[in-house]
Amino acid sequence: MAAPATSKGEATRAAIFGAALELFRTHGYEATTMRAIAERAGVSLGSSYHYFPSKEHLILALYHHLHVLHREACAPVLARERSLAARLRGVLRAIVMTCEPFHEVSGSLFSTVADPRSPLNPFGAESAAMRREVIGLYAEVVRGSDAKLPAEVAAELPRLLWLYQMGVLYFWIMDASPGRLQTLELIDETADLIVRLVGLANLPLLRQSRRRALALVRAIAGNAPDN
Amino acid sequence: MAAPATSKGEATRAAIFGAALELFRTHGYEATTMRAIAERAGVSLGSSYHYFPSKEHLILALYHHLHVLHREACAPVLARERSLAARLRGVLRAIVMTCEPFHEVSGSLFSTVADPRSPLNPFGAESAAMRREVIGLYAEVVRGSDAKLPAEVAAELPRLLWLYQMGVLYFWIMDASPGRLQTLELIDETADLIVRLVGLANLPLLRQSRRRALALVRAIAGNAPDN
DNA sequence: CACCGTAGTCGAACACGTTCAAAAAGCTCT
DNA sequence: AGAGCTTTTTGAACGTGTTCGACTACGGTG
Repeated sequence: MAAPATSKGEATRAAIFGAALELFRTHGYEATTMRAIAERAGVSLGSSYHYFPSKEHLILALYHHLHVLHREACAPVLARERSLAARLRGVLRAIVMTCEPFHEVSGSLFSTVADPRSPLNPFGAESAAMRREVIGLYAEVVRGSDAKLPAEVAAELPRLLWLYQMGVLYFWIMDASPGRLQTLELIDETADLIVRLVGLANLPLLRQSRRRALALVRAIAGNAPDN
Repeated sequence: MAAPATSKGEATRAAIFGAALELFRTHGYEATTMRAIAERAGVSLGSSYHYFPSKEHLILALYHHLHVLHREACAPVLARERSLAARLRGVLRAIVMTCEPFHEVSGSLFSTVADPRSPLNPFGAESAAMRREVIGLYAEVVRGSDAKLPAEVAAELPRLLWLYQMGVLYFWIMDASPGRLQTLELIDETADLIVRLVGLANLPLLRQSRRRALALVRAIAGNAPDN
């Protein structure tokens, strides 16, 4: 895609990305034209396409940018909290707050990323590295908690939490409530609910469901583009 | 939106939709241009926009089309089966099979529709009528079953099943397995799991979770664009 | 120093979705 | 039949994302 070879190219790329970031935030994604980005970055229209093959690839850059911010925002929570519910809630709140400045843009981001044919698709082969990293974050959420989980649950839970996070993020994207309060409420309630259900999955009555659910997750994950 | 007042207008509208249907199926959504649709329908480019305000609105028409087919495919299942699990499984299998001819296109369709800014967004105001109808289908799934459900569960379950259906459909879109077998397995397993969980939600241990979950669903649904 | 290849830059052009004002056709009265 | 209205149809624009071939700048090599 875009791999600047010189320091000058690096600077140009950064200028374009910075201009896009600013314009996306202030005017939204669709209202921002590639011409406006190029003009603000002080380069020609064609140059932008030398570094970013498409307007969507600017979103990918934003995606990576946000992931770094998110990890930083999560660190203190994971260092402080020990209960699974608190860790989960903290991580989800962190991601929602990290993304908040780009809430308006996020719709376009999502619809771009959700396309199965897009290389940016979270389930696709090309984003395997990214996916592993995010799932790894939830593995850390589980591992660092004081929750006593059966091994087979602990093994699959991170992947399921990653799925859960995507659901929450889609809700957040659609959330028009002031201060995104609805999303925060959703996070609090569902994080609690999940932890409670996971805890109860040890009951004899739920054992069989748990076994079958885990088998399903394993079967599907096994067919995924990678582990 | 598009409301032909004369029979001639009706015919023109049908011609445009038919052309779009055929081209979408054979060439995909993005590769199909409005000019190609107009040409195949034997009308001018401008005329297409008289009946469909945008290219996306052709997708909306496709949705209506598929929904009618889906309801027809569901009817025998709903007339025959009485158990909740069998009804749910049958309805989901029907929708997957109804949509099968458009599987290759469905990716771009989905990513278009998933955008919160799109008027076609399933959660948006413009698709409220459609949404109510689909939820109504799941209300029928619940109502016609022999499952004994508490009133408050029966009230919210259709909406949750509608959400569940969208999840299944997204899985189906991503499903590259031969004959879409993975999706069928997912349907069988999850439908069973859901029915089992709903049944167990009466246990004293799960009562409180059930109450809180239902309260959350009600709170969120209450803030939706319509009922 | 002269040469050359590569990274970077440019702007004109293309195809697309969409808009619009005006023409054409159809309908309903008198 | 004609007048006045609505519905339908048209084709030429416009702005957008994207492509492309040509140009420039620079760093290493003989």
